[in-house]
Amino acid sequence: MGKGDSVVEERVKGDSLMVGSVEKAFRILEVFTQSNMSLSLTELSALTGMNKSAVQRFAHSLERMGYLVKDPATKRYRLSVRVLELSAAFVTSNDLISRVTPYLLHVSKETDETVSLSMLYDKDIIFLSRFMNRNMLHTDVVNGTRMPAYCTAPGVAMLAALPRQRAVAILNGSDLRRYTAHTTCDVSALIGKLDETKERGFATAISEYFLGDISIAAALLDASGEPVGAISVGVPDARYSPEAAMAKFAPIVMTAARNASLK
Amino acid sequence: MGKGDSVVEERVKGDSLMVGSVEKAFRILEVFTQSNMSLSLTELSALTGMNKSAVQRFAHSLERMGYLVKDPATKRYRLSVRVLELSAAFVTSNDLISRVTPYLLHVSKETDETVSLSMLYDKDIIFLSRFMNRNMLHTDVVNGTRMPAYCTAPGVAMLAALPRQRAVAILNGSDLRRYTAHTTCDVSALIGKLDETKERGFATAISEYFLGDISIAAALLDASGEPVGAISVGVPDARYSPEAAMAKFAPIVMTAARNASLK
DNA sequence: TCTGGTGTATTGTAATGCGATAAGAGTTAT
DNA sequence: ATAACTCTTATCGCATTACAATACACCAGA
Repeated sequence: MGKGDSVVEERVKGDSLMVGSVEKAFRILEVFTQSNMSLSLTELSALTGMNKSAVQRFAHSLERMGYLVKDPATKRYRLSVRVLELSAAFVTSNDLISRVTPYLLHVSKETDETVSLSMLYDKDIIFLSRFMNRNMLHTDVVNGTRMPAYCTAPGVAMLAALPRQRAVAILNGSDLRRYTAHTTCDVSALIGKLDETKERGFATAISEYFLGDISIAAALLDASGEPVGAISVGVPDARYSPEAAMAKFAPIVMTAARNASLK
Repeated sequence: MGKGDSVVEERVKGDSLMVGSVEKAFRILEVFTQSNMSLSLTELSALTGMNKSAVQRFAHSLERMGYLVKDPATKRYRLSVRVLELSAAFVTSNDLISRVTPYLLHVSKETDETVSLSMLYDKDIIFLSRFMNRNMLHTDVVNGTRMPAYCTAPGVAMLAALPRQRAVAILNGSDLRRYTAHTTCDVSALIGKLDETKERGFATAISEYFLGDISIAAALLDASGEPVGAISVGVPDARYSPEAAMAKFAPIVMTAARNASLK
């Protein structure tokens, strides 16, 4: 590599094994989002902070590898279907998914609502599997969608099952943004939620991230009691009061989570 | 980079813009499959053909980027959930998926069988979206699963909608393996299938890839008549004869595909 | 305890990726 | 029409970065 990019330098500093080009390649891929569906070289340069030449080389390389496609007419890049291949490899090799899917299906049929499996990743949750039933709200929440742990039911369920110290560390490290008027953004209030969750065995998020969305979740534990995921049910508040939703779905979610847990 | 790896050299030769490290990084990611769920450094080295040092650096870099995780006990690497983030970005930014999903749901409800949306990628199809209904067979076929176009119903449906010359080029470039006793592996026979498909408006694959699997598909066309995807319905032959399945599902699939097409 | 195998760390070397620059293509404004 | 502008594509000498060999550390089994 040449002189290196300042952002890369900072991230790579002190890690002699880190290959800067890997970071650059993924920095390019990661700026493709729902709002940045297709990007030109100059846009990529602006979004990644990389110079024109680097963007040119890495976008070209990613295209040759099949992970980006370039519209010959507009010269704009997009993500290619091929990125799904990686996710398929993950999904088919993940034993949590294969073990929990039958329980998800059961909950899905029993509730006739949207049922999800999610995991903790850093300070966020990532959805692994979703079964949409009724009028599917939030079609932009799909497998792989990432949301902050602190303001989602599965996130709180998993945090509550974590040793308190680690949970608090995650909360303190989180960017506690107020997504709606109902978002709990205060660390001590959040710790209170963890206590409540631990006590009753399930977590809720009432319009904390999406307005009108009631979500109820319970953590999945591995043999050592560590939370490895969460099962959740989501309903619109138009059809259920928070209390009614809890009364109806919490027992189902908790039972499924207990059965699908290894402890 | 240093002297470079022989395999990379060959692939990169004559492409001054190709960054070898990008190829190496993805070569590592791509060897993680269902049968290679977790891999050690030496296994990675063997599978990728890269030397120990390179594997060490790239696996480390990918771990730092969050796309691999390393078990601290076994020192083995796995794909991380984070690969799903890329697929989520693709899915939410793909307008084919958002446009066709309502039709898929409709077909799913009408048939109560497994319904899929797929796209052509190189000589293969890749599944974009699946709605499993009944007793879901082949749980290892998920979003992102790749299969040869020539022996799958969606593949044949799309090939048939392509200008003949391009379809034949794809067939000739394909590795026409005999997956089951019913796989059509002969180019002229496959061209016959394309004719038949074009005439009747839908494609079938009867136990051509998976034994016992009957699949019926119709192509989705964009405004210029180019196939951009396919809708398919799959049923086990235990419940349907090929004729009964065609009679029942072909009209539904064709209607949905026509309505979801832009031409 | 030794031995074979694997993961980790280090280092001198030069090949590779760098980024400035210029040429080409396409678009809008004048 | 033509000019000015923007963006993409192509080129190239330089030195930073990634290379690969090697040495060390660690573990398991003999």
